[in-house]
Amino acid sequence: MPTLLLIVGPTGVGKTELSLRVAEHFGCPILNCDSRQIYRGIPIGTAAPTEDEQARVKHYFVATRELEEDYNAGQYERDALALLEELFATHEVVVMTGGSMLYADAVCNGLDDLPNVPTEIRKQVKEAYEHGGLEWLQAEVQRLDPDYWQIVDQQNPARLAHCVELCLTTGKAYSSLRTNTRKERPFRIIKIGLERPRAELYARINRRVDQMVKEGLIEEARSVYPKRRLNSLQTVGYRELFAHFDGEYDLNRAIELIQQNTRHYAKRQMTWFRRDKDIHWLNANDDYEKNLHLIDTLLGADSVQEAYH
RNA sequence: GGUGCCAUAGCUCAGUUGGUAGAGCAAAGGACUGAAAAUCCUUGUGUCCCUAGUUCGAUUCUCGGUGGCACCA
Repeated sequence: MPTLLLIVGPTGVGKTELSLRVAEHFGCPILNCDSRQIYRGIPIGTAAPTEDEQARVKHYFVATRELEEDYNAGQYERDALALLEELFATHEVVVMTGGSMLYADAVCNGLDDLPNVPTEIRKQVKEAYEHGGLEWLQAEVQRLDPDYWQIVDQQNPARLAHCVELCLTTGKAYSSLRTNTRKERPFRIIKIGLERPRAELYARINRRVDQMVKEGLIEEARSVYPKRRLNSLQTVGYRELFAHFDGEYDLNRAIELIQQNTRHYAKRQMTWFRRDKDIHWLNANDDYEKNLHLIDTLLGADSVQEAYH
């Protein structure tokens, strides 16, 4: 059975280099699983794989979408599954790596089949929320989907709005569309997590942000500033600079906020990963030889090699 | 050197008419089914600068000290 080797870990932990080595080791491509690196035009702030890195290993889902496109986890699930089917025709192992937890889970476990919300309905809900506030969303969810109201984060506008959108789109209660089942995949999934001590991770994040600024993050942000309202740019590193361009605070403050918000993001990622008991954790400070060997053992790489001969 | 003001949570500060204290931020923990680098929830004990005094009781009042700031020399 073909194997999807998923490499996860908080932002800045060192996933990129490990993934490259693993992919080189298995002679396989890398599927990017990062909801922002998938967009064209923001490589610096999203720490996307560089040209050199992409020359070492073939990458998919890097800079393939325009900022204007409304991409999401459901589409990613479909796109990634279709691509994996193709790739598994010629590869026994494929590496997937990135920090977007929901995207990875969509591929591993599957999301429920939900229709895309028409732009018109999205706009309608957004405007009603802007006028009526959270109270309006809360009242709508109680009216349209009382079951969901019982389990939802009642203070969370994003969740409430999503429910309302789907109720209006389908004419059914959103909760009735949720099956809570895990989809079977026609491939084996091995999950690797990379970890390192918190203080060390935070120091790396702070340093990486400084490095991004040196590499031209500010110019990059300025170039996409006119599109600042797009969902694709609701992203750490850009929002803070947009606010700085608007005169809300000085550049140093913006950089501090980028570092802080990146740390918050890493923390949220760790909370998510901690709950996934399928992840095999590796220490980012161990040398690559050791970690590659551990991965070989997990995959039963001997049998993989035999399959080729 | 003199005078005044200040000293409380990691930071910025509030407060206690004397009964040992609380906000914002930071930080930590958590949730997560098509915006997910998004969105949301929970968590605040600290020699209230130090010494002595007054008091049943002082972080609060008084004397002295130390440190910081301002003004005057």
